[in-house]
Amino acid sequence: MEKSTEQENDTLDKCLAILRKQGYKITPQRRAVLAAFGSCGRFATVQQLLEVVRRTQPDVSLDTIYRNLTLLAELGIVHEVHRPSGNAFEVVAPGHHHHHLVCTECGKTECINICPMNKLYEKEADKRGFFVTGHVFEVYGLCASCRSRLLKK
Amino acid sequence: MEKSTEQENDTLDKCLAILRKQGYKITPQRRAVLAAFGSCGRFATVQQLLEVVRRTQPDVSLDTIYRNLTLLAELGIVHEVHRPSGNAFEVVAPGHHHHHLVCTECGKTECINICPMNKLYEKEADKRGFFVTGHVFEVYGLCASCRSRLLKK
DNA sequence: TTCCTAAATAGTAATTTTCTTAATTAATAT
DNA sequence: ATATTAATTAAGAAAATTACTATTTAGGAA
Repeated sequence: MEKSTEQENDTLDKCLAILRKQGYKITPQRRAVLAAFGSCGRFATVQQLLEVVRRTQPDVSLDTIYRNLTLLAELGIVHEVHRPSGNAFEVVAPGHHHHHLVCTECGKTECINICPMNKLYEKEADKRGFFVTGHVFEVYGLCASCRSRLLKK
Repeated sequence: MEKSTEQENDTLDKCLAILRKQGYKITPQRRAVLAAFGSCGRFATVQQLLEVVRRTQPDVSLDTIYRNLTLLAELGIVHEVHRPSGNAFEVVAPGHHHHHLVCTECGKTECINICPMNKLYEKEADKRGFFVTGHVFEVYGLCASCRSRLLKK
């Protein structure tokens, strides 16, 4: 049985608070999905989350995982990362918004702490009457080791 | 029967040239996928492309559409747009790289002619030994009409 | 506490996307 | 032209994702 760190419980509480504030219900399934991230490393796939959640709640449906991930992503609580081996999700602590460099060969994922969604783009959106609610920015390429393995020939 | 404009043929030829230069084969199916964009408006879905391609080549498999779209996207010939009603693809003429504002309500899609993939990000990638090959940037929100319909309450 | 209601869920079905394999075919050299 | 080879393909199976419907339940009100 995994032990949950204080840090993890803290993150969980903050996420639940966001849900509550926005009027969403705190169901055992929803709580379990959030808690499951603690047992999946930084990035969790849908299948990993399903497996972990079912340890405590065997009847949870796959749809519930997807539905909750979609909601959590809309609220900015989790981020989706598109990797060659399939998609994964990570919990984003409030105020730590960031983006990713993804290696298309091995799937290695690193954070970039600069965000393109600055005034320039918001102004561009405003000009057209768009009300911005979110954005996706991901950079693809070869990580250092795949680069030297594949390109030095 | 759709007539193809000179402009379309020109675009098609340029796309084929890119494929040839990179050593990819010009199969009838591949040519048909590219040509099909001419009959699908600016944005084409996988199903629309399949339907158009099958008018001339009834045995083309769905997998072929997907496989070629993946390749064309890797080469920067087409761009994928993630919309609430499903994904769509558009042909990007060389030198006209751009990004999109997507309305999450109605799916309306507009171009933004500024790209975040500037020196700043390349430098960030370089620092970590990453070799950048591509990127995704999409902005989501509500278009002018959905905005006034939904938010003015 | 009990009741009410909209939200959320399980279970299932449908759809979309990816993978596997054997056969076909375009491009190149002969 | 013909043969060779590696890329591409069709077909079917598998995996991932989304949609549908009847039922359950969290959270607020009485």
